[in-house]
Amino acid sequence: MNSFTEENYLKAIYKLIEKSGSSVSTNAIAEKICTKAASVTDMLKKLSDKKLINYQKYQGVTLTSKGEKVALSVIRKHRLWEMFLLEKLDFKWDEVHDVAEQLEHINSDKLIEQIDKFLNYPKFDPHGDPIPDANGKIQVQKSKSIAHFIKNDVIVMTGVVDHSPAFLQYLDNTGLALGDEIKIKEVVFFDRSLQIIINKKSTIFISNDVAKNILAIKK
Amino acid sequence: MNSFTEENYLKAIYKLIEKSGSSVSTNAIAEKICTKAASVTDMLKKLSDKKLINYQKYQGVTLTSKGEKVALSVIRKHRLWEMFLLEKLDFKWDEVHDVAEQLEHINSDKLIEQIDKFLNYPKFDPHGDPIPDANGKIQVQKSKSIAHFIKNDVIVMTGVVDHSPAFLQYLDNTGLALGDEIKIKEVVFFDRSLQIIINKKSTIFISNDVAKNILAIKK
DNA sequence: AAATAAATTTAGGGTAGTCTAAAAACTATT
DNA sequence: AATAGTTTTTAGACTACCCTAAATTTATTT
Ligand SMILES: [Mn+2]
Ligand SMILES: [Mn+2]
Ligand SMILES: [Mn+2]
Ligand SMILES: [Mn+2]
Repeated sequence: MNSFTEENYLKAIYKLIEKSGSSVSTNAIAEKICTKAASVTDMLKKLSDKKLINYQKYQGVTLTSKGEKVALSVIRKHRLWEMFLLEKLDFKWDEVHDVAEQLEHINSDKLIEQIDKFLNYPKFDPHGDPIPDANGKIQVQKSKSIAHFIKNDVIVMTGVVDHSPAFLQYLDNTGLALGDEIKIKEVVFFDRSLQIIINKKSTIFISNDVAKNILAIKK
Repeated sequence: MNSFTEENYLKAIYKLIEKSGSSVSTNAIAEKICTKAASVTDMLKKLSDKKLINYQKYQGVTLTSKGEKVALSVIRKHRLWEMFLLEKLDFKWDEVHDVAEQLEHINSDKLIEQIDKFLNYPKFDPHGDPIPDANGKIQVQKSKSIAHFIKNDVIVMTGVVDHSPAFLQYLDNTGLALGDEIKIKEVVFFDRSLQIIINKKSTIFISNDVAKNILAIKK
């Protein structure tokens, strides 16, 4: 089995590769995990010995298929637990992440399959991120940040880029939630801020900074 | 906060004190935790520094009220998680313990209070053990092993002494479960084995060894 | 092609927790 | 009271993970 720490490294590497589309650097991992480069190098050697990553000194890191499997399993557990907390225990979407960071390391196949069943096999987590299935398969969604849409587009909110409680609470206050219909009423030219209509009811203004962190698809 | 390991030591000490009614020895802890006496001594020093136990070299150990609070919180979490697994995720009573050993260390007040609420504030776990409330209060049950009852007593099964999957599965096979009514039909003189009637239906024989591990109260 | 800057690794060390073997302290027996 | 046996503690070492500081390698400028 892999330790807690090893799982966190693999998950971090997976997410960095996912975002950048290429191999990841020691420093990038250090920053993501909030640790020092020297510690990362130590761990990379260990993960490489265990054949979980492809690593050659100074050359950056990718996951082996074995390592990717572990990473996807941790991500699956994280997102299923987030969903469980939200749906069954009345957590808010800004409260689920920290607890899921702990729960994702619980090791029991039966447990996670039963949670999945209990939730009726959800495909997406409370933040709109896809939940890998038991085989690690992910259902991709071709959503874009709403900063990329144009006037009069009618779209559906499908996710967030920034997962911080502060941002999620801000969205709560504006009344924006996953699944909402958004109509782009106006794009302000000089700062790209938006005037949007939520669910054909309330009209609000959001900055381009906020818009970039909201994901949606054409309706 | 306390580490996993510290929590496990405190829980072990609590249970040993509960069973023996007195202070516990280094060796007893080592056996309970499946570790060596030298390791226990190290940890006792640390727990003593943190004012979680009362410890003087060679004199045995008791819990401070601070240490007892931690132990009871871990036990509360363990038993609530066992109940959750049984009630909501279709685990059997012989499957819940190992997973609860991991889940008991998850640190989130909101999580455990919501689990408690979700289960409708159960007072006992799947093995009949009492679940401490949020303040550490335990509801005591004055049950005795059924080896202590006599011919024609009508009793209700309330718990088990042996928690091993092997014993629990044996009980499943005999058809015995918590809450069952048991009538002592016969006590065999030479080996103290019992003939009992379960729920006024099936009659079975159990050895004294088994009887000693089943707890019940007079109906 | 050097020289400089940035990224990465190595060296050496720290804490938490574990172990074995040996010393010290209690306990029981004569 | 001395001896033998048991329990507990100490000494010293190991693994996992982390750190700082120094050395090394790679990347960028000149
Ligand atoms: Mn999360
Ligand atoms: Mn999420
Ligand atoms: Mn248990
Ligand atoms: Mn139990």
